[in-house]
Amino acid sequence: MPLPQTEMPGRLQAHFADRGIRMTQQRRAILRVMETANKHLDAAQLLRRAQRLDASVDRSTVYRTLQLLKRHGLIDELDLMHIHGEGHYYERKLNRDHIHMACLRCGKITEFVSDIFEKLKSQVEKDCRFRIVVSRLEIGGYCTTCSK
Amino acid sequence: MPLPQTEMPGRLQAHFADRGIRMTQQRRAILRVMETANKHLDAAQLLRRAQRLDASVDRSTVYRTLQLLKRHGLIDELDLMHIHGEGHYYERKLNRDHIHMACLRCGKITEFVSDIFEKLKSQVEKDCRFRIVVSRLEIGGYCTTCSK
DNA sequence: TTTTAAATGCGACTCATTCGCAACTACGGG
DNA sequence: CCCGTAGTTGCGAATGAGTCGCATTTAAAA
Repeated sequence: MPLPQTEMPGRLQAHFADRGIRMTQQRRAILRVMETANKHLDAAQLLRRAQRLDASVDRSTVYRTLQLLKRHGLIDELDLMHIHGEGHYYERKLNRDHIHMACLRCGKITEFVSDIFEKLKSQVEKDCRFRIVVSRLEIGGYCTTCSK
Repeated sequence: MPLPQTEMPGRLQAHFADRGIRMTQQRRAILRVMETANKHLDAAQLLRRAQRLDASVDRSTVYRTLQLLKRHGLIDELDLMHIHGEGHYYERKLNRDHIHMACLRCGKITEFVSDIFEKLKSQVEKDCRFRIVVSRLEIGGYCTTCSK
């Protein structure tokens, strides 16, 4: 039985192999971090984690690899409403798009999958005759506990 | 008969007066630019236009005024999928939220108002018990002409 | 007016990201 | 299995957006 919502571990590396993209020590480290990350990482966090697997990984390589992953549609880039500065966050693209909610008070990030979101995207593709490649819905507000 | 979809011109200045926010030469220039802009402006463009009305306007004042406008919920901050660099774009918040579509080939920005989007936000507020303050849906892809 | 808290300009600073280039390396063909 | 080479890397410098501290100016309340 295959995993339902997520791709298999190691899948990013497999993608690279399939498309004939050269695999290096440094990329292996970076991809492994992306594959096993339990939360949204920014470039600096990704760098630190990748360096624990291969100390030679450099900041520019992280940025270059992120560009590569973006170009191939393998990751999503998020702002998380700029709650912690101007940088970006990254996560591997899974099967289902999801909405990101950021609590403006406690900073908690919540994800939410919705059929209505899917319907909305279909409507855009149809009514606007716009071919969607990537979409990002971010919401800022107050989570349940902080609303009180 | 009031204007249906947009706020009245001069409305940003009125908001400032209502809330007892101090009005200065420089803010007047910046607000006027925001009120009359025909497209999404980034901070640098806003600065240049404001300086045409009041040459003394400084970059920091533009950024400080943008922060003020954001804090008061009078403008929306957009990335437009980072089609032109890492900066942000701004537009005055009108009555209806709308989706921004950015063509990855020609760079055209299209706006789209959708009831389904409203329904989606209601769903998030209800199902996630999340109090929405600000939301941003940006879509990257190919517009009708560039799809061919 | 006078007073004063708020706002400004200026320049220096931070921070995320990009770039140029010489050195290194993955990997297909011999 | 090694070689050649195009692709990749590390390094350090550069860029660009946005922020900050501080002395000066100013809006507007008294």
